[in-house]
Amino acid sequence: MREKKYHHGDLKNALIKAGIEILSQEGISALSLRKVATKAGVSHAAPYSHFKDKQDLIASISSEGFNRIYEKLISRIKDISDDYPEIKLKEAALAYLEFALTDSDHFRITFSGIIEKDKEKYPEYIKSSLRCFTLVKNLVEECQQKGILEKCPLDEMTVAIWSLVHGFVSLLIDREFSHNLFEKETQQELLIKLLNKITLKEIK
Amino acid sequence: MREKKYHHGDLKNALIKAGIEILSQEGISALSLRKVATKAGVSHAAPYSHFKDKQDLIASISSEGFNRIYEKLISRIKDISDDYPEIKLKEAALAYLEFALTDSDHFRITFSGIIEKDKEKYPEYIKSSLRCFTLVKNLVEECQQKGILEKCPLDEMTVAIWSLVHGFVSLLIDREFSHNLFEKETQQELLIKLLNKITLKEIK
DNA sequence: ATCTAATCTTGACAATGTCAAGATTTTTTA
DNA sequence: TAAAAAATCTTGACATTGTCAAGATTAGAT
Repeated sequence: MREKKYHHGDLKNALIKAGIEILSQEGISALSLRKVATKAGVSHAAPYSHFKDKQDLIASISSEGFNRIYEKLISRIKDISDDYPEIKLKEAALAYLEFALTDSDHFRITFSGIIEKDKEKYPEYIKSSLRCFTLVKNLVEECQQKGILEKCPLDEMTVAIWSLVHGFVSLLIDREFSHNLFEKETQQELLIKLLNKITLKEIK
Repeated sequence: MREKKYHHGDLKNALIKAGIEILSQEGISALSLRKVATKAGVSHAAPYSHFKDKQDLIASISSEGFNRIYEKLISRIKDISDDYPEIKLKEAALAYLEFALTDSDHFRITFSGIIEKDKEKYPEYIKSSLRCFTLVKNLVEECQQKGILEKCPLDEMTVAIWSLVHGFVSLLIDREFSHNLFEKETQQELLIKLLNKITLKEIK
């Protein structure tokens, strides 16, 4: 009777996964608790055994967002030599852009799905986001040591790099840049040009 | 009978204003059509005489968001001499930050309240956002002409500046920066430091 | 084997977005 | 100026959704 057992087995993760699927297929406005439950094959109130409320599920989906960004960055830079930290930085930025373009609603909910004031209630979320920030920080530190980036307080430069990339990507997926701008160049090329406005040596 | 007339007179704007008030007092999650209607003193379905649906009201609230940002920037830089475009740029960035911090939910909904795909349906929104972009572009152009910013394609540098400021401000109101970071310096000071990573001459 | 806690279902309720029908007011037109 | 048309607003209804309470079922501990 493996097909019809009462317990799901791993419903919590199934719900998170179902939510992320809905985000990618139908967008944020279609993300309802009941639809997530149906997609996971359980009744409409089943999620309440694993999540306090909808906000709690969104917190988990957001944490998973940071985890996926982290994994994507790691797998993109893991084979790059430490001799070229600027290439790591470039590839990390491109991976960030790629995630935002591919999973735009997941990206969006990851950054503003949780009410700012309630963030302390979700330690797992804070942990996931901090891990991403630390990863970027390490990249920036490498770049500073090899003269790619100016030597200023590490947190300061990290915030500069992250803000530039995050701002560009956010404005891009929100379509704040006119369509006819940047006809010829791709979004990837433009992002690298922006990065080069901060770096001391050119990233190609 | 001025007190009890059937027609409101300017209900459309009253609804937009009521919506913005709710955003500032109770946040995005509390923004419902019915509450907006009640706040404006009309019945729950009255908004449908002026807006196609909730999304349409949000589009108007978002347009007004860009208008307020525009006005805020203008009034902040209008008295600054053309001899100091870097000060204009600095004050504009600070005004942007101030709006985001003061009206964070209005800021948030302005940038991602409208479904990206549907943006073409709201020409008023596009017009308002373009006006802001153009304002920033003019500032950037002045800075390039006076040697404050590198001379590259204007749109490219505008996107760089806007992305940096917007990214920082967005991450800030989403509390993505750890609390204990940047204890000593204010957010304003930090923003200026970030800008200085792009400018050729130091902005103080 | 029994007890306890975890997990899931069913049923209910209030809030919300939306529409249809109709009332009231304003504007147009003849 | 009077009738017709359009705009504005209300009331009532319905489906969707978040949430909770009560109870059924299962898993794990004693």
